[in-house]
Amino acid sequence: MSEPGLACCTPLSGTAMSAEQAEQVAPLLKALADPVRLRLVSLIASSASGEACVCDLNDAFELTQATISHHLKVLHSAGLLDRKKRGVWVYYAVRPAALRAVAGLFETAVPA
Amino acid sequence: MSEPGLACCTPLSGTAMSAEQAEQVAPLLKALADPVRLRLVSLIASSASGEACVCDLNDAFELTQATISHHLKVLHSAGLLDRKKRGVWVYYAVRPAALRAVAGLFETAVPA
DNA sequence: TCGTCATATCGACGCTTGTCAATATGATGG
DNA sequence: CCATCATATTGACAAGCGTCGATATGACGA
Repeated sequence: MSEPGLACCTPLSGTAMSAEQAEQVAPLLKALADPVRLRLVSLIASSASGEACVCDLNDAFELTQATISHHLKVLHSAGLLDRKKRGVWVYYAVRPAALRAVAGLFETAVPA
Repeated sequence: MSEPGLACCTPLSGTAMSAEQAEQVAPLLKALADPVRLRLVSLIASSASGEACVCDLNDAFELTQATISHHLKVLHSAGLLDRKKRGVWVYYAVRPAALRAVAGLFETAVPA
C-alpha cells in the first residue's frame, strides 16, 4: 500500500467528507437507491396534499402489496417518510428535512 | 389490491417521476449509496486539482487495494468518475454532469 | 531482460436485498 | 360477534454486494 514517502501526485486537499458523515448519509442514499422507492417518494412528494395513501401507492405499481409495504418501511426507517394512520388507511408524507440533508450533499459537492 | 372505484383519499396528482426516469437515476444513487464510495467521490471532488491518484485514495482507507479498486470501478461504470492513466499512476476525476443529474433530482423534489 | 511498483481482475466468502405467497393484525360495519 | 377490508409481518428464495487473498497486467528503471 505504497508506504514510502514519495508523493506521486497532488495530495488530497480541501475539506472532504469525514468517515462519520459518510456513514450517516449513506443509509439515506441507500434507501433512495431503488427505482421503486424513488418513485414512491416522488409520488408522495408530488401529491397535492403532501401525503399519499398506501392504497393509491399500491395501485401505481405492478408489485405485491407486501413489496410496497416493505419499501415504505425501508423509507420510513431511514427517516425519509412520516407515517400517519387515519382510520383504516395509512398515509405517508416526505420529511423535508431528510431530503434536504441529502440535497445539501450535492449542493456543496457540485461546483454549480 | 383495492379494485373498487371508491377513492379513499386524495388521488396522486402533480407530475411525479416516470418509471423510466427512476430506472435511470437509481443506478447513480446506488453507486453513491456506500460510505466508502461517498468518501471516495468527496475526496476526489475536494482535491485541489480536481482529480486524485489511486495511490492516495488507497492510503485514505483501511481497506485492501483490491476493494478500493472495485469501488472506483463501480463509480466509473456508473459514469460518476473519469479515469485517466498517466505513466504508472491512474487518476480519477468527478464528472460534474453526472453529479448535477443527481443534484437536480433533489432541487426539484425538495420545496426549499 | 529482469525485478519492482501501481493498478486491475479473479474467485470465493458471508451478508444484504427485492420479491413473493401466506398469514397476521387491526379497524369498520352489519 | 363476525366478515371484510387495508396494511404489516413472516419466511423463503435467488440475486446482488462488499470484502478479501491471490494473481494478472502493464509501465518503469537498472
